Amino acid sequence: MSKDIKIEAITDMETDFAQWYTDVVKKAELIDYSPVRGCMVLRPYGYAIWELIQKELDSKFKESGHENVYMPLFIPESLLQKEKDHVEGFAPECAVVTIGGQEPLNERLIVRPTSETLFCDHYANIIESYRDLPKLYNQWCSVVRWEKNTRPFLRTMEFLWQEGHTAHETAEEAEAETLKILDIYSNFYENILAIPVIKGRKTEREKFAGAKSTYTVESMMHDKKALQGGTSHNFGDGFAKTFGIQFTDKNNKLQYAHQTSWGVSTRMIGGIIMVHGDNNGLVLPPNIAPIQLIVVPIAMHKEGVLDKAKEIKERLSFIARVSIDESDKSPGWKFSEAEMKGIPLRLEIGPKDIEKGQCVLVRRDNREKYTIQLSSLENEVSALLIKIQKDLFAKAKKHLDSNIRPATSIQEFESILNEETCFIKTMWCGDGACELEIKEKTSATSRCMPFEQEELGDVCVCCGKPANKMVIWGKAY
RNA sequence: CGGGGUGUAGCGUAGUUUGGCUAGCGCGCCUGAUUUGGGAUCAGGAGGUCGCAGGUUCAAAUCCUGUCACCCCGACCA
Repeated sequence: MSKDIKIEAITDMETDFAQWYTDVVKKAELIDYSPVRGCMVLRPYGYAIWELIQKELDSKFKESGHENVYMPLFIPESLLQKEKDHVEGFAPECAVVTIGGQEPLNERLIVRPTSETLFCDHYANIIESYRDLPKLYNQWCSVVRWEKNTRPFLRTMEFLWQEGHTAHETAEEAEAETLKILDIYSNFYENILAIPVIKGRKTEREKFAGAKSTYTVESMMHDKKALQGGTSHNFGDGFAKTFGIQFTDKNNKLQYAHQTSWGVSTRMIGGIIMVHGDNNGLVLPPNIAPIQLIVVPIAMHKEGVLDKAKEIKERLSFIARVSIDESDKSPGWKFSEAEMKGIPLRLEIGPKDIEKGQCVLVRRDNREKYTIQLSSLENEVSALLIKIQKDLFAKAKKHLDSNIRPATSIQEFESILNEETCFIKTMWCGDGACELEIKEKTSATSRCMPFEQEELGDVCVCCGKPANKMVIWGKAY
């Protein structure tokens, strides 16, 4: 078998990106389809990635003073209906329980699509004084949304996520919290997932149902479509007024609390796949890889090989997440399997190496091979893992930066997108009508108004009226 | 919810147009032997309610009716 032969089981990205994605998700053993439409079985390898995501983010939340709680799965229908915009946003995609045991329920129960209303109800009960604030709560759970069209990780009917819900004394504190979380998200994306993001604010049309403002981190997939990576919402005191979350301030005046909410989900794993993956399968950034290095013993049956491989695994387990493949498959099979699973480094050790006191390291991302003296193994492995993490980010960053095109007219906008999928940046007047027109004409939606603005002109790309906001547009998952 | 597609062993499929003997093949799986630096070889073996229900027929994977499920593309959304 020649080196150039692709793993047949995976469709080329260039041939059919959607099929490639499905193949990778299955072949890397991240998930299995389940008997329930639109729901997936998270297999050990896929769940291990989620556990690493949880561990990392959870520690960041706790460092910044947040506490974990757990709210019920069910929301009484009347509670969900309290906030008008919120219920309009979520009602069409709710699963509803109407029967308990054998009896029809007096009040229907909504399976949570998100838990704002439960947190609000609880906050109304426990917040009385400014001394009770801020409340900085987070929960890890799953939520259900009755999606029409589902895809593993990107859009499932039930998905795992974290949702943070906070209550503050002042509008300023709530805004600061919203932005602080957005920074946690963007740092996580860039430093851990090696995915560059554009930070910005959502337009009125795209913001969360019931929020005053929504901030987002947007990323670009390999096919140059957009993936909303995480959102952080400032609710102002809107929900507090609806749910009666009031406290007595230092001046003995009754005030409404200011709230935020924010979340990221298993969708991030879809992002990792679509940003870093290639035609040989998954490519995982070392910082999020459940296995960072896999040892493949060569000619395992030969005296001493397996022992040496195990010894190396032991040594390296102090500096990395290491695994060893001692199955009786052929080495070639093991190489391909390790590549499909996106393991950042592969270490080959065989009789010839042992004689010379060396081993072979191979990078997953670019397949570069290194012959390494066993004496300096720890240093080399540490350095390579750091290098791979950096290189993956740099590659993705270049992809993002080189695929954002400016447009100054709707005609130009359309013709660019007819040529290729990419992000478009334009000036925009702020009118939702223009946003809708662009969507209808190009199927691109506003991704965000980036914090880092540029002066591309002074008129709206759509209507030609004065404009002072730059918006990033793109076709989104 | 609209458009398209697919259901035959764990996976991928042939056979369906034109009904006919024991439903064929590849991968995978199990046993044994030889192998091992890019998905090894040979020998033997196990595995099937042909999505489901009804109908036509001497005979149905194949024809008819109904139904269910899943996938892809839209609209909606993390």
